[in-house]
Amino acid sequence: MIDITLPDGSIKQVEKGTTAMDIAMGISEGLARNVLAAKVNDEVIDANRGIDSNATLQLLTWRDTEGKSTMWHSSAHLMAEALEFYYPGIKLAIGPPVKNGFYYDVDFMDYQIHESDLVKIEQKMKELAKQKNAYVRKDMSKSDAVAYFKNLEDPYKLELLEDLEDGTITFYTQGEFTDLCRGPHIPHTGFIKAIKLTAIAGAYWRGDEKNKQLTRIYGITFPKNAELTEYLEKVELAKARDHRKLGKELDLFAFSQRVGQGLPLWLPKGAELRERLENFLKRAQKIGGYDQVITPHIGSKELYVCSGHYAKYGEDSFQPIGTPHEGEEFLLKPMNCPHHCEIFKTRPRSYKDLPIRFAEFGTVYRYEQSGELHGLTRVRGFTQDDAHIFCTQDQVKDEFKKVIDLVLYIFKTLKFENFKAQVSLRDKDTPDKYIGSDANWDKAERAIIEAADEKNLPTIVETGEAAFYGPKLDFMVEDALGREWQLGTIQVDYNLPERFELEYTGSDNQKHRPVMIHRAPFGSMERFVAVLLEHCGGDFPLWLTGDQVAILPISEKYNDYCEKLLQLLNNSDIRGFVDDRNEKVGKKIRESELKKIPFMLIIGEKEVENNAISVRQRGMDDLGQMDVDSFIQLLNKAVEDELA
RNA sequence: GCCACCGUAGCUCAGUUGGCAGAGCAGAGGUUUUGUAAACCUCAGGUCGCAGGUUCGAGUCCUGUUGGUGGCUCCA
Repeated sequence: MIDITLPDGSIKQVEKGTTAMDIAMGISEGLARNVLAAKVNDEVIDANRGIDSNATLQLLTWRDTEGKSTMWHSSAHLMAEALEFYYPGIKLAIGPPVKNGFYYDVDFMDYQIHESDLVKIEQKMKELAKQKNAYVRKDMSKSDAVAYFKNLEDPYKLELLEDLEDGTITFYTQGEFTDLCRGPHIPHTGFIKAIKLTAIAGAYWRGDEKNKQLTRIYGITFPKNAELTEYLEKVELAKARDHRKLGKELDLFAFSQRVGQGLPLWLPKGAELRERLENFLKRAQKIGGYDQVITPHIGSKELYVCSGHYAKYGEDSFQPIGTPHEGEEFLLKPMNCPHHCEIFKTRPRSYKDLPIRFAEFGTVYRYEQSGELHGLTRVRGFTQDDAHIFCTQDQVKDEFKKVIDLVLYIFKTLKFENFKAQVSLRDKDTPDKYIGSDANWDKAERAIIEAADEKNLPTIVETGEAAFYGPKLDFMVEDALGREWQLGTIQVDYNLPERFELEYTGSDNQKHRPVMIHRAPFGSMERFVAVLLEHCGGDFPLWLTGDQVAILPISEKYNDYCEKLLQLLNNSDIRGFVDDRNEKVGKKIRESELKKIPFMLIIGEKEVENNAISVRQRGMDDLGQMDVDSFIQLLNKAVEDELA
């Protein structure tokens, strides 16, 4: 007999070899019907695998993340079975679960597959699911496994097998389909009730563009049809928050084929919004001891040869701009740091001057591959809320911590609560991807990790994600469709000061090299506005939004009164307008709501008589009458609270 | 850059097997003077992304190209 400890702490004594499914049955049949997999001593295994020794056991259902992954992994196998039915001879690569569903990468050989084919594949999957075929696990020796896939002429599985040790290789079979797979899987296909194949895309084998491009089919499955419907509705709702849609609806920005792809045009309302964001940050930076600087949009090619950027990105960038007679070469500025280094060098610096913090809303241009461009989140011309801090080695950690505080203040003010802080370190196995000495990298990496620790900032560490010149701390936020974007970034750099031979005179009267910190709390204005827009669904905070108040006269008889009201509001720094169109008030309200204006003042005879206003708040009903002064106070207080 | 899909009026979209290019909103003119999410009438608005081709005839079929979308790769 062995002891099985359940999550509630209770212990069940069962015979050796008892399965999680047996134990679930023992608890209740209803539970057993929902068990997708089991977590035994922190390892997820098939619910029908025997347990051989004392263990903790958690039964995984659809409610558990691992339960979902297991089902989606099994769904990928189910899809593969359907694909083999319609396209015999295709070569299968990998088919893992992902955050929302699963995919399978397939080499379709000579078959042509189209999006319209997905429906019939879904149908086949449903048919196969109904057969409640069990997922059967089988150990196989490496030589048998190799023989099996040699027979199938599947180069991808053979390549995968190369990395596997003999004795650890398992296969799973359900129905007519067998696949090399570590597992675990759900007990049988019958758990898969609702199926939707969502997309078809190209994907390079092993994620390397030098390799063959395979066809990836994405899908998602659910144990109930209702959940699929709910999911699809959620996706539709998310699309309504898409910044590209909202940006158009709210007249914030546009693109023009004639101007060029990836080159955003900020419309008046968008430009004003951006200006308010910039002023908000400028104010915070002024308090933080930053000095604003301004540098040109181009710089001599030599500047970037010196910085090392030309060697790294020169070939894959916008190409140099030549002058007609002298043959000089300039680059469209891809970043601001070299310019700021030159500002540092305009005069001798003393340790007493440090830290020096140069800030600039610097517009930069980068050649991004056309397929990568995406709304305002990935563009070819954008403005960084950039700054470079030049400090002594001793000041690095403190300065870094101050920047973390600044980023967190911004995120808090704009209510970004679900962000990820990622420490990006170098991959020591690919040293040629980086420049600078190991000693400096070590120092920089340590500084970042310690600063984050001391700020109690929960971080995830990603190796190999560092910039080529230094490690960084990135703040990532998801967009409406769950895609992750890097916003704020802080980077320690020992490299540029060396390349530009930056120096300051220390208290010892000797020359020393400063350390640089690159930082951009928003990241870029474009991407930040995009993510902010999706985050708040267009309902910007009061302090940031364009028109805070729409004054809606019920008939033109009250226009004069409304104009006077607007004057009063403007005098108190409240932004608004009078909608004096010849339209019914219902329509004016509707349009104000659609334009996401926070407050509407409805003005008719009653208000004029009482020298009052009727207030309606966005997304809410009539708040009733009040006098103008109270309303002004209310708004000013609300703005003050938002920025506190 | 690669794979797949899409492009019809300012916007959102309809347009059968190839047979006279449509609607709603927005815009203009008029009527109406309006009470908490769309008043009414009239008008105007298009080289169907662009360029070729097939055809008696192309928004529709084919080729190329450009832009967008979803992924992959990349991201200073």
